[in-house]
Amino acid sequence: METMTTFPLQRDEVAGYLREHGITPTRPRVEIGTVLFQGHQHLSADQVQARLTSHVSKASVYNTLSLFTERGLLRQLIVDPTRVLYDTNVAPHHHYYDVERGELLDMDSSDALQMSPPAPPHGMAIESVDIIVRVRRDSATH
Amino acid sequence: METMTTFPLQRDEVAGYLREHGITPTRPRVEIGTVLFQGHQHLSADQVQARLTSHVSKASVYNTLSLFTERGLLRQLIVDPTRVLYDTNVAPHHHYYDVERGELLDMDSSDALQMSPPAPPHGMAIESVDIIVRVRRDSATH
DNA sequence: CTTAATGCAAAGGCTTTGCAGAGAC
DNA sequence: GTCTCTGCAAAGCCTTTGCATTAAG
Repeated sequence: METMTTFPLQRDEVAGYLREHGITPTRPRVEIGTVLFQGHQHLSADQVQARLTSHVSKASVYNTLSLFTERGLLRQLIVDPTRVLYDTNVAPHHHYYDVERGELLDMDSSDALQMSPPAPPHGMAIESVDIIVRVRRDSATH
Repeated sequence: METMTTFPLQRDEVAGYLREHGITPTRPRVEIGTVLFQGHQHLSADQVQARLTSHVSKASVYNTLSLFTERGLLRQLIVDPTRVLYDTNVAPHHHYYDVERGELLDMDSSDALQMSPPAPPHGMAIESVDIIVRVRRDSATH
């Protein structure tokens, strides 16, 4: 049951959006939601904290990002060994990862691999399919 | 230029294998190679260290795994936010990841997605394509 | 008022670093 | 003998935890 939400969300729309997902809209959560739901982005906890306009503790940033993920407002991306990135686009899609800059780009579904979902192993159910195409600047720029 | 190597490698074959890849076969490296090249496996630094028959410091385990990766003997798998796994199978293939047990399974190429390699973004070259199908025990076992 | 959330600092887990001592050739 | 590698412990990151304080309804 996905709510059709149109980004960007204005600050005063965030509280309602959180409530729709069973999340009490406290000050820190609205603050973080306002940063996140400006559009589709890939942010680490640190990056989120850096963009806040009022202070929220690191612990609350982490708690909030976990909560949003649990409630389906975010998707975790495990792509960089040094930190977790959060994707505000929870619709199925895949990524390019610039290994030099550590940046993610969404892949157009037209570019996406033609996939017949693979058979999961016996007794297992597929939870998600993550495709990451690691890229780097062309050798010309070496 | 890939060397066709048949696993498992016996302990006395490891030194030569390392030399072929420009790696000085020191005692810790042969030790680690002997653990790794018994077959296709997915191991963390800790797991490697635990299987050694003689002591190698943690720092050397990490250094060695990085070196082997750099020289193409291993492939790093970024799949679990809490640790890096190393795959002794460097041929192109993909994975199932059991999110509950934290274990990886190789995907048969027959199960693999039909993929027309996606177009990389302008000025970028594809380095690798990583596909991870996250799975969990069937809901029956809830 | 009662329950839930926040903040701070401390603790944790994995990985890297610095540097003296040991090993490879 | 020279250059490289190893080991140990300390330092670094990112993330989680514990617990007293504050906010939500």
